Amino acid sequence: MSETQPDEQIQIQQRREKLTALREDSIAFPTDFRRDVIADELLAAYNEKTKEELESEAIRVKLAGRMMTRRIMGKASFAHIQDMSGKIQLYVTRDTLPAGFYNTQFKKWDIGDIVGAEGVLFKTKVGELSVRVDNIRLLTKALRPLPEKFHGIADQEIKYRQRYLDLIMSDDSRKTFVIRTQIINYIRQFLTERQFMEVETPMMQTIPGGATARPFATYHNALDMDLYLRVAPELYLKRLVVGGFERVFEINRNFRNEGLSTRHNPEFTMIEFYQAYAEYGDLMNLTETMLRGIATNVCGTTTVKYQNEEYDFSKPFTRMSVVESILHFNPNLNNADLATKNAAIQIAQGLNIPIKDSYGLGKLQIEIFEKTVEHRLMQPTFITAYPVEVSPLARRNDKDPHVTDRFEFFVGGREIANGFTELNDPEDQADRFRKQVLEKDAGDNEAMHYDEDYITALEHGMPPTAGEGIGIDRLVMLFTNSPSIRDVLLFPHMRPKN
RNA sequence: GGGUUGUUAGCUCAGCUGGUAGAGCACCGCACUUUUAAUGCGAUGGUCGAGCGUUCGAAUCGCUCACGACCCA
Repeated sequence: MSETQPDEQIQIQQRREKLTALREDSIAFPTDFRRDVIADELLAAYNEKTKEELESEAIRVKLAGRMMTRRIMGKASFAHIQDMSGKIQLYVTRDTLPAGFYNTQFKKWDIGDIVGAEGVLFKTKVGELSVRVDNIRLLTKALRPLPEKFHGIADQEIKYRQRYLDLIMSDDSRKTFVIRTQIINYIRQFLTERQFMEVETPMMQTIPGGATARPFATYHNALDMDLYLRVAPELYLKRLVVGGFERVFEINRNFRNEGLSTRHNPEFTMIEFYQAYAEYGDLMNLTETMLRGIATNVCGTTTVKYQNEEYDFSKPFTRMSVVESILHFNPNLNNADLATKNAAIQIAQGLNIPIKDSYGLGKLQIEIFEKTVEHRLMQPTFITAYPVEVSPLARRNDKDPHVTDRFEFFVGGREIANGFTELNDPEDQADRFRKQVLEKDAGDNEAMHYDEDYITALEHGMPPTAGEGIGIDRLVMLFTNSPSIRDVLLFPHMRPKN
């Protein structure tokens, strides 16, 4: 034992010694305690009762949770315990516990320990609903001290790396993840009641398809073959539509081998859904209804506050085409500037957009859109008519063969959703794949592979279908007012320490 | 990838132009039967992110690295 031990080691050692004593006395990690209620249920049921009503009713309760605070005042103490629902105060006195227990047991316990307590509800002088404890047990000894109670954890890194501490300490963080689950549950219910069927499709794919993104590669030993983590489930879900599951959805992880940012995590959650005998306009309407429903049912309002802005989900969402939106936000431009490749190159160069030789008119339009429009789309907005060149899986528009029957949805300057009428013409799809392969061969490692099996599926006939993907993480960011995607991922990707 | 910025006690943070390391909370001891950031008194606790350099002397100045945060691409 060295003379100068770090403070934390001393505290942990003290707690270990207490645990050793517990092991000698009794079962140190008992499992036989059962609670009959949780904190918020008590607050909801009894907080409105008067002191006198509670005294006369003498309601007995059994609670369990982590001891978050404790104020010892001689022969009596107050402590707050926290369970899955919230916190409630315990009033523990020497004389209501078995002889000696208060001094030799309870007062030796530590903040962070998990306890089970039994007693009668009452209200304190200042009116806080509390439990007058007459039986209390230590259920789990915590060997490590909690962070400081008042400021909580300020270091973002600890919040991400030790999320359990963040969840113990921060009501806001807990709430964010509760809302995340509520949003997903809402979407699941919304689609299920519209006859969509939830399915699971491969995470490990031999040909990574469905999005233009760089995949993670892995390897299957027994089959001696390369596999890729999926960048999207799209092509499998559409195979299911070919198979007759005419409305399907999947809520699951995608993996993209790209950089990290406040809006990007290598694994992220998407919902994709496909509806046969529908087109992209139907899905815009469905999306609008669904998002308004999330706002109303999960957040309780159609006015969503995000950072310093307010977004209004009550009004019909704005709809305009890519070209219309460029002209709208660039009043100095006119149709002719976006009508030919040479004109668009001029505009793009003026905006300092790096241009590759392979860019066609459509790609140039999208570059101009992303540079000058995307971040300005604050209120809920659908952008439609995306160029064929950047939409290899979307159906070509019948009137304008340069664009597809596709939309993206934006709010707060961020893309949240992407949907389109699916390309169910196998010959057109094969052509599009071939163009993607040319781009891949030219060095674009985000370009798609040629998926022969998928073409075969389409050749069996896919009914007219519309499909959409929504980024769940970005959606949750919006509805929880979270500035970073890491705030809505329980365990965001972090570089390993050391 | 570029810019800005951070890393000091278990936690939250001070630490000025370089001169022997500070507070609050937590922890330990004493007192206290309605507190709630409990209170009062006392004590313990540090390889100042890592390395190299400048200097008589570095938490402080410089460089490199590690890990974050924010902004930009």
